[in-house]
Amino acid sequence: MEQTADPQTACPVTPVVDMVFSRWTTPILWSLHHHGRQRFVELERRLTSITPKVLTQRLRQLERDGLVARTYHAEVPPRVEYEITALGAGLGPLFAQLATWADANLPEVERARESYDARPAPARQASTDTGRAR
Amino acid sequence: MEQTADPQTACPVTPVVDMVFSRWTTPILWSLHHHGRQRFVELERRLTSITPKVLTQRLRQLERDGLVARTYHAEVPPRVEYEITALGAGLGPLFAQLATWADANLPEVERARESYDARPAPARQASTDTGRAR
DNA sequence: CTGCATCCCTTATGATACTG
DNA sequence: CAGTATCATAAGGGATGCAG
Repeated sequence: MEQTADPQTACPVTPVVDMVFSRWTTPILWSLHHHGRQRFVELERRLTSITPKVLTQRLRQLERDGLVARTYHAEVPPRVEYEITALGAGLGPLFAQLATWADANLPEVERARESYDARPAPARQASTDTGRAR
Repeated sequence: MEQTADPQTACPVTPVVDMVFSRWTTPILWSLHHHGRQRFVELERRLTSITPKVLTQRLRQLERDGLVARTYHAEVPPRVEYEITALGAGLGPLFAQLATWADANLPEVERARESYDARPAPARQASTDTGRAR
């Protein structure tokens, strides 16, 4: 949530991006997708460094969006389990493609960064169109 | 950018997500992808509501990551053009799949939200596993 | 036109401590 | 165990104004 106005108008995929790729949501979905139904603590441990507060927030959001299902067991020590819904599982192929792209192209991204950082910054000006890309 | 520590460890796609799906980057890439090479002002106009400062920041980041190429023409009124690189263009299929998912599932997400918001919130507890999803 | 420098403020996020 | 409440902090983003 939280788009001031309309990055959306220029780009039809913004709503999905905001929902699926906001901070922590990807690791959470990934974890639930690959390790199946898990309790709160399990998630907390797997996503080392997340605080319970934030984890709760994100899980609530995902539950509201229908990507994650929450099951509350009113036992002595309370037990709550989270799992991916069918809707959420439909994102699987997308994640897979994302991973594929990463494997194939992250190295080049890394090189681009080094190359960029190497330039003193003044050199970045005045690049007469040397016809690159496309 | 900016992951304090390691949402990454739990999820291999986090680096890509941070790079491609941080705020405004999706609309920018989308615009460059669909309308081709554009000048700074054109982008600014298309992404109504973005400020030049932020647009510059994002473009720099994308340039550094090698997804966007910048061409500076040292003319009387300066002219700068941005375009997608081959690397950036490789994200096309991914965006397409994202759009497809959106078309197919956003309505259901919307329904999930309404349904969730309808519940008084106390009712959200004690849901004996009514075997949902998966 | 392009875009950097400043200042300011909202918001998100993290650390900590405490209940059912 | 599974959260919630409170507080503190920092980052992101917007609004100028000015320079190449």
